[in-house]
Amino acid sequence: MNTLAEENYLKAIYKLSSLTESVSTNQIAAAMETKASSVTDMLRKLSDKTLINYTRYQGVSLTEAGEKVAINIIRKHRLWEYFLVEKLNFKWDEVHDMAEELEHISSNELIDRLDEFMGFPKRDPHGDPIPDCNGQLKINDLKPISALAVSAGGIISGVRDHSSVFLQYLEKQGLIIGKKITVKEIISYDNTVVLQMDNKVLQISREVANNLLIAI
Amino acid sequence: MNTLAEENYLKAIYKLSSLTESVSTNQIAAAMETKASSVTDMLRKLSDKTLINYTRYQGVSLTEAGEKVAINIIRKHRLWEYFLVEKLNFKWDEVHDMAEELEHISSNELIDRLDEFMGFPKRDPHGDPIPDCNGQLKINDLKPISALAVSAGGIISGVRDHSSVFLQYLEKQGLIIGKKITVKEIISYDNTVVLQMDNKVLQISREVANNLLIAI
DNA sequence: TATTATTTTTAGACTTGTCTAAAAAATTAC
DNA sequence: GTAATTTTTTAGACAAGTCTAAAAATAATA
Repeated sequence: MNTLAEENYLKAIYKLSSLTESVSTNQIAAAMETKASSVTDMLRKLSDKTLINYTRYQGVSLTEAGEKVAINIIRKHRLWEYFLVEKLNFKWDEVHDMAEELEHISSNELIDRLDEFMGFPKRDPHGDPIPDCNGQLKINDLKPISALAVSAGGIISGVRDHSSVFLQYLEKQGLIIGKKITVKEIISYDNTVVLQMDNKVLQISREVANNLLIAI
Repeated sequence: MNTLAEENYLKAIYKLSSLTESVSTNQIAAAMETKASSVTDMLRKLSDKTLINYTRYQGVSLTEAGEKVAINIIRKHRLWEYFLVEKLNFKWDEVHDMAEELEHISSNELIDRLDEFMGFPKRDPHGDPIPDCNGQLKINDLKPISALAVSAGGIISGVRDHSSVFLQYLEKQGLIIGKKITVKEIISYDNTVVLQMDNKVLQISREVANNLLIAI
């Protein structure tokens, strides 16, 4: 099996891979809040275990085996988040750190039973899709509010920023998953988005509009 | 906070302390399947953190702080075992290794919510008492079947041996928690105990009788 | 294209937790 | 009460994962 550190590197590489094909040492170091030299050491180790494709100075990508491990960790993370929110009544901004620990519990039998216990949920509390027990991951079909034109709208279905400050802000504004919104106006000066929601009108910054996702 | 290794040592010392007042280096080494020299190193570390009372060659005992940590780990272990059996339908001989990992999840808020979610259970699936959130642990009021005289009886309420071989054997014999048994005879040759249970008569060895606990 | 700047890797060191082998203390035996 | 045995500790080493500082490779620039 893989160590905790290895699992965290694989997860980070997986997430960065959705942005760029090949991931650089510095990107990984930044994502993991560590030094580039530490990353290099670990890359050699992961390469020896054939979990990544790596040649010096050329960046890395996950092998099929590495991706499988990464997706499994993400599956665990999201299922535990769902459990914490739906069964233990935590708020969506409180669960990240706990799930970060729980995702490393090794038993797959445990996570499959948990999945079943909760009725095979499709998305976690932040709207991220939950991979099934075969590693099948629903393709992301959400887009940011900032991509909408005036008079377009949709159902709030996810977030791109998972930080608790952001989630708490959304909660305070009532911008929670399931709410229907419509874009009334986009102020050209700074791209502030004016939204209609539940007979209320509210303004969100370009930044917020970029990180708040709706189903099309 | 404490490392995983530290937590496991504290737990081992706690368990050994129920047998003897002061715990020896070799006892700990045996319990943890490690070498005495490794234990000595860790004892100095735990002593520096004032989690144990330790003077060279004199054996160790937990300080109040150390006992608090140990009981908290045991609380977590037993609550997770209860969850795995009662909510995820695992069998009582399958849950130990998973609970061994889950007991190190740090959040106390999480474990308190889990406790509440399950209705504040008093005993884990093996009959061991679950400490409450203040570290209060019900005193053990169970005794082995081997301590009963002929014609005495009681309700099967716990086990002393948690190994899966033993638990599977009990399950196969129908000797599960909640069953009422009566001692019909004790064969003097080898102390085999003859039991009456549900209109059935069965024999168990002295060894088994020693590890199967009943409420008085 | 030669030079500068950036990125990545190497070299060497530190920490945690483990080990083996040897020394020191405590215990048991005669 | 000394000698033999057992237990415990020390000394020194190793693997994993991290770090700093310096070297090497790549990319950017003039």
